[in-house]
Amino acid sequence: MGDPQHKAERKSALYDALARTGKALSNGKRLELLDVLAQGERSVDALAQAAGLGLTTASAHLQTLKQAGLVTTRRDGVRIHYRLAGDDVAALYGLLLNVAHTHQPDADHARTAYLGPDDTDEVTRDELLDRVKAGTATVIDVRPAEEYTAGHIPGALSLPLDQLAARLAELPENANVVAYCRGTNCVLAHDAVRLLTAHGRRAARLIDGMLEWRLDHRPVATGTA
Amino acid sequence: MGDPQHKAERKSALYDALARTGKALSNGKRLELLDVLAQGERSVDALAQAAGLGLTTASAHLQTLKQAGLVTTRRDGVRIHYRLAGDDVAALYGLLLNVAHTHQPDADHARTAYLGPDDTDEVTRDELLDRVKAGTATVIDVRPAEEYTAGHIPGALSLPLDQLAARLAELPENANVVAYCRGTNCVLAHDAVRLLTAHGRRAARLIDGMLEWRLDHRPVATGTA
DNA sequence: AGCATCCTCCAAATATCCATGGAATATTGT
DNA sequence: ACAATATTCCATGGATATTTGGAGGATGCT
Repeated sequence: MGDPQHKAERKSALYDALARTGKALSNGKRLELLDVLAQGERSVDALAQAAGLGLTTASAHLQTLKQAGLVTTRRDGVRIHYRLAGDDVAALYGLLLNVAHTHQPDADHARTAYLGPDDTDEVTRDELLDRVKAGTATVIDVRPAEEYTAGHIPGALSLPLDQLAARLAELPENANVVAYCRGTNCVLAHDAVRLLTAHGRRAARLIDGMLEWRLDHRPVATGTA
Repeated sequence: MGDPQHKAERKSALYDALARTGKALSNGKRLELLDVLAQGERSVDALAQAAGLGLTTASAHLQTLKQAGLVTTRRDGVRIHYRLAGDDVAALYGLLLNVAHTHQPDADHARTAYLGPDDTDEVTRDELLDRVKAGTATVIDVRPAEEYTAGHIPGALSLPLDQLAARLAELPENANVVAYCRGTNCVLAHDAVRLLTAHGRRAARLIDGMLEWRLDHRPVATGTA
């Protein structure tokens, strides 16, 4: 059945190759990049900004992700767009987040420290769909417009957080607003709900966000409609 | 809405905490340990041997896994048993394997180099269950006996690979054997089928193995029955 | 062609990880 | 209390990662 020496080497080689995928997930900045990429494709420059990285640093991290097969690239003129290599990659990232929050108290503490106090109402995916169908809720997508275009909840209005204060008038005074953003670790919807309630509006937040919505196979619309 | 300085720091802290879970998956030896742990709990000593590691090295890796929350420990007298922290951890590991093999050609090559030529018949989980129900197959579990005890396919016979040659007589001459082992990267079933066919027996191999069987919510029996 | 833009590659400094062996700790049995 | 077993802790050297700045490539525009 073959030389045991070679067999042990090949076993190590196999698991080392598998570990390359794990290595891709072993750095906080790379996870931030994946978090953004889970919303849709982005240029290197945009990704560097989103993750607060130098351009060359971001490029290096993206190379790591690419070699692990988690992302692919597309050239568009002078710029290169990175995107997740498939839905399974988004699922892997989502499951990593779940496992980390379930089994690692530190991660959970770090999240609440980042997202702020748990003072906002939360709405499930089913409740959101029910309210939309009944016409009793106004759903707003507070992510950057680019991410809304790449994929959003049908019927949602694109109202990026940094424009929300200025565009308050677009929301009916008595509207029952439901805000959502990227996912479990996204602060935008929390801040949006706080801003709205501070202005006397009724607002709640979709549980999780677009990543989990998509992984749960809920309907997704694209474009600027 | 808070000091943007602090917010960036907290964001980094959050993703660094999440990355701890990724780091746990970033080393080939740790993945080997998880592979064994996915079959059931094991002592440090047994794990070190299974992964071909020094005792202190294995202990260090297990500490890393523990800090990431992927495994828990149970003390039994003088020895400490490690086990996966939950089914979601097994699912995460399984998904990592899937993603790696799907998107990383190297990993796939490394696997075929390790498992050997693709010369063995493969049986799906449904086919196995059908044949068992019809009584047309003899299912053998070629993992170490300890793993069989921790959980096996109902009706399977424990016949560890290293005893298979000596215990051939226990299998009816004309039996249609289906062998299985740990999972996608486990070589035991491949070797078992090759050994059996070399002895003129009819033998096939269950696709994947016990990990995927369990993740697919198929029935599992425990004990030495 | 010449220039600007976007990105990757390279090299060096710093930080982190890994394997190993010896010491320390915890439990069991005598 | 003492010895034996199983594991963790600690210190160390060597390997690998991360960040940064500058050079080099590719594309598009004029």
